[in-house]
Amino acid sequence: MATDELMTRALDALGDDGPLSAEAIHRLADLADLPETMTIADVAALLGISAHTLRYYERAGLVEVARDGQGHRVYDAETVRRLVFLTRMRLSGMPMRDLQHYISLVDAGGHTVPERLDVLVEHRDTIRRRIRELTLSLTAVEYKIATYGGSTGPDVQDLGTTDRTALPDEPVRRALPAE
Amino acid sequence: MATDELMTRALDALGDDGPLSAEAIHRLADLADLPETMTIADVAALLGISAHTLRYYERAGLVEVARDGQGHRVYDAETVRRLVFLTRMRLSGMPMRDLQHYISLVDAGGHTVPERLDVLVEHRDTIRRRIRELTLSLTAVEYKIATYGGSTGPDVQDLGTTDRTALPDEPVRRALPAE
DNA sequence: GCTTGCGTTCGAGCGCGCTCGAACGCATAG
DNA sequence: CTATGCGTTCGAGCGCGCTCGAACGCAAGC
Repeated sequence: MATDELMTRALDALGDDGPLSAEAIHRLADLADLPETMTIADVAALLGISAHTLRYYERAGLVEVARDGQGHRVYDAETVRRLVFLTRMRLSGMPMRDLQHYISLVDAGGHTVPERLDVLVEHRDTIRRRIRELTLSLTAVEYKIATYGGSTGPDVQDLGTTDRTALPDEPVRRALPAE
Repeated sequence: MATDELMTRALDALGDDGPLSAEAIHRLADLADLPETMTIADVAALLGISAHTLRYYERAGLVEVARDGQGHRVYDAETVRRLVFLTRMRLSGMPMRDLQHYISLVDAGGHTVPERLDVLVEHRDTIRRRIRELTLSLTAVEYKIATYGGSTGPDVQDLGTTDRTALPDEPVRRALPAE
């Protein structure tokens, strides 16, 4: 995904185990001091996505972008802020169609705020669910690594002779490694 | 994804906030009392994926499946255990090609155990990274919900009049909601 | 003996989110 | 005056992981 790079930057900026506060999130893109207008190349660099993708988002109706005398796109700060939001949502796995729905609500006016909140809350729950799923999978993988015999484990040679592609039928009862 | 259903069952089986122990993982599919042989329909039901997908996995070289006199697939317990593993890995986001690599290592014999562990460890780190990414996104979404004004928040009407598609430029300094 | 239900193979199609190429325009630099 | 560099539009293609349809076969049940 084109947005992988952005997430890498975001995580790097935060450090691996910071407090993960809302302030940290807010700092990710300096929304406060955006230039008045930006070119497509500027925006692409800011968001870490390609100019192609930005045009694609526009085609998809997620943003409207003004043009200058040469027909070149001119992104104002408001539009860039919207794109920051959209990119965040994409990063967290929200599909294009949901984003299109959300944006249609935004464009429909203030009376759609409750419905927008519904969308956000639903997406929040989706993210939470996905985190739980991944945590479950992580535990399974860690367990398999542990029973294969890690750097400290003594039973590599035992398991290596049979093809243990599933978790062992009779698991060794011991604690998972701390890390 | 066809495997969504399986994950749903897995999570339901665990409860939402259980200890998430290795034992819990191990219980997900009763690897200990698998029947000696199963039909494609049996395996599909067990794994929560379609027969189509099972044939697809076979075509992709992930498993070899014996046939009976009628040419029907006969899955033995070993193969099913491998498929349980493969399905788990798919659920956690490992791409088909990595699975194909891993399986080629398994089929190459016991001397590839270290390399298999490398693959598993790398995948473990990928899962961990993804969890961190999602946690970051989750915080952002929760923040946005909070500043939009939740069920307890008083500032919906303020924010509703402007199209706040990005996080606000001047964030309200207050704690995120507990839940 | 025909229906039904399950299985088979092969290959095409799909949904998603990009990603890219072609063909072109304008403007500044050398 | 041309070359470069950045932009434009349009539409096709791609990578992934399925997903499905077509056309068929066997075997048990009514």
